[in-house]
Amino acid sequence: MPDHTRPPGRRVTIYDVALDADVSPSTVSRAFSRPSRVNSETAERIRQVAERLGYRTNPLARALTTSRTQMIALVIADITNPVYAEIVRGAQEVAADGEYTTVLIDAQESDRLERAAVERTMSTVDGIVLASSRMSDSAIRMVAKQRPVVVLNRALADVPCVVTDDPRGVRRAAEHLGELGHDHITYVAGPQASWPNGVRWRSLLEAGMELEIKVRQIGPFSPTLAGGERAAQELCARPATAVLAFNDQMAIGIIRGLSRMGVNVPGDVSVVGFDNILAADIVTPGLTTVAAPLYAEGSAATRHLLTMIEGAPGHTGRPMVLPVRLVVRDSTAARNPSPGRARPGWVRQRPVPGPAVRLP
Amino acid sequence: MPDHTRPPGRRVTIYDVALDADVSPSTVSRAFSRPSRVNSETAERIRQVAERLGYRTNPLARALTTSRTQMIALVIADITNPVYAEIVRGAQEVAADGEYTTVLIDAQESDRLERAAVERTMSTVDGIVLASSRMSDSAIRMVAKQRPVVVLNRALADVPCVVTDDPRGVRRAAEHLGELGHDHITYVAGPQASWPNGVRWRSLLEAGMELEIKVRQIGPFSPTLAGGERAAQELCARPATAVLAFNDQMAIGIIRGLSRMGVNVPGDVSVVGFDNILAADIVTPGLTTVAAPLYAEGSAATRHLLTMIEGAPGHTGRPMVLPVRLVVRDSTAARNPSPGRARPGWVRQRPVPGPAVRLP
DNA sequence: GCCGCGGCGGCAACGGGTTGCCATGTATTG
DNA sequence: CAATACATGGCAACCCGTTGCCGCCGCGGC
Repeated sequence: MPDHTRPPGRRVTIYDVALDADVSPSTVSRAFSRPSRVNSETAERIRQVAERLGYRTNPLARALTTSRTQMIALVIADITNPVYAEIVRGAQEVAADGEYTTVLIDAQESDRLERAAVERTMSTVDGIVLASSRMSDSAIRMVAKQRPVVVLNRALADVPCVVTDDPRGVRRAAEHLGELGHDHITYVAGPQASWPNGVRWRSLLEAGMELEIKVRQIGPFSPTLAGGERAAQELCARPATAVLAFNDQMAIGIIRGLSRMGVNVPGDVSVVGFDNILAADIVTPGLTTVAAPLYAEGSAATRHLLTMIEGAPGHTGRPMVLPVRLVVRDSTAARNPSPGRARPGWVRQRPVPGPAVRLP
Repeated sequence: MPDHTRPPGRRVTIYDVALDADVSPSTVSRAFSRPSRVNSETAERIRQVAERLGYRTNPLARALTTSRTQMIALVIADITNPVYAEIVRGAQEVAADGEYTTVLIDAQESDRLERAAVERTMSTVDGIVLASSRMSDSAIRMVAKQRPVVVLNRALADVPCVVTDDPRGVRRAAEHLGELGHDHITYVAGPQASWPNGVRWRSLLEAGMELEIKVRQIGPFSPTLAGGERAAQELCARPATAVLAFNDQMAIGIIRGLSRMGVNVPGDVSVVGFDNILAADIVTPGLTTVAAPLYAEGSAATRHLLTMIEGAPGHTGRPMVLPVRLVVRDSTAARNPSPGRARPGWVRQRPVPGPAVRLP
């Protein structure tokens, strides 16, 4: 067992292993990267020497020639939004299974930051999942031209997409509210740069048409608790009995804001959210919300990305659509009749000049 | 302007730029990495050619020789725990400022997964922040021997650490409960592998001693809503009037579990959490909790890591301690006297055989 | 006129694997 | 037994920057 001593500070390389195992460096390389290409006994010997020496293959050096880093980037719009936690889990699980490491990038709801981060990371990863990207379509296409890309929560021609069936979710929510006697619904909009925001509003428009429910939109507001609270104030100025919020955080903010002003949810106003975050279940009243299969979103997108990296063409036709479901809790209830009044009676703020309900 | 056409599929390299700018590749390299080393006019020309050709320096190739990837790893125990969101923000902000990319790793509360991920990532990053590591001390030291490491939420000799002043937080909580008339406090333990878990319990032990409050511990439970609900059941078996939970999620779970069993918080039992997550503010009752400067934790740890990477020795003496504060909300209240009974009267589960309050 | 020095650029080795191609030896086939 | 096929391992080029060292040139000083 020859023990060629090396300067101890250096990393162990295939050359060290080769010396010790009395083979050429290329054989060592092959013993790890294409074991079938070398005699199994030799491979075993090499593996043992490598073990003894503590050899670890250097991913960077490998990447230099293979141009495969075994890393993928996952870009999310806002890490403080709990929605992404499960998406990240799903993505990371699949990635880890495929021996990929995930680089998580938080775009902080900023187009600019997102582009900068993607720019910086692009060359070191084998592919990118853009979850709720705030970048422009053209920017995304630019990226997709250079690396495999899967877009999540957004549909975009020529780029593989994974989306949730928001139209159906909105429809379910509208039906639910309709059954409770509500004849108009206010949509509280989230970020304009958010693709689902537009989809949800348009779906509500359609659902309203078919179900004969009037709809209108207020906003945009920041998709946060604070944004919801601001929306609540505006809701007081233009009252409604049923509200569909862009997401759960806003919905919870709305409920809070309303109750602070003495408005009862669901007594006076029914509120529906989107996403079914954990908090939706622990607030009082529990939030009725449209649940998306978050984990599945992350894993499906990543799975698709990995097949593209392995050379598959990338399914750019129709986006992959994941099902959603309506989770009914206590923030929705039968419409308060408030008879004899044209407008719901709970306005405590300054009186409203215009008509309370405006059609879009 | 010579326009040597290259096969279009290939990336532009310094060699392409060199050819076009009529200099040697090394000059191109220097024009970017040590501009002072080359004539400013030459450098400018090179920069223009590079721009025209769309040259981007390949970070991997650079890393191969410099052994600097400009990436750091941030390992967190559980991405679904909202506590880490702000920590990640803080870390990423500082990293981005220093032109570093952050690789986020979710250990999913698993020692094994954490080690595997660290192992896999170690060689591609310049340094590592271990936030709430679940690995053993020796495993951490092993990692620290190979790469700069900063440990967050854990103290460990010979490795730079950033911790929060949990003892003070626990003390404040105990004082608060004491002032409300509680004379014993039950600590609901979180993961045993969690370092703060031990600190919090020991701090409570000490605080109890000084304040003449009896303390005991139950658990461990999983640091989640579900864990808290399980703890609530056990709390019913061994009642208490004041509870300090390992974290907010457990505290919220406890409140839920208790109310489901007809126990009123804070009427019958006061509950204090740890972390001050967003949900602590939106649950009913609002959760009294010990708030940590999460963003500062992430940024301080990362800042320290970057200085180590730049060659600073790494301050391994006393850990850096960040201040905490007690946020009082509605989950704590004056102790319900329940006169004439040795044990609080709210036990609805099977009766308890042993003494209700057991000293540790 | 000679020497020394600083500025600038090039050469070539290097980092650590990967891989196309060839040489050798053995097994298979006709 | 010759001819072909296959298994195995080595050689050397390559991936793309980085950097130590050297050479050239021009300038200033003596």
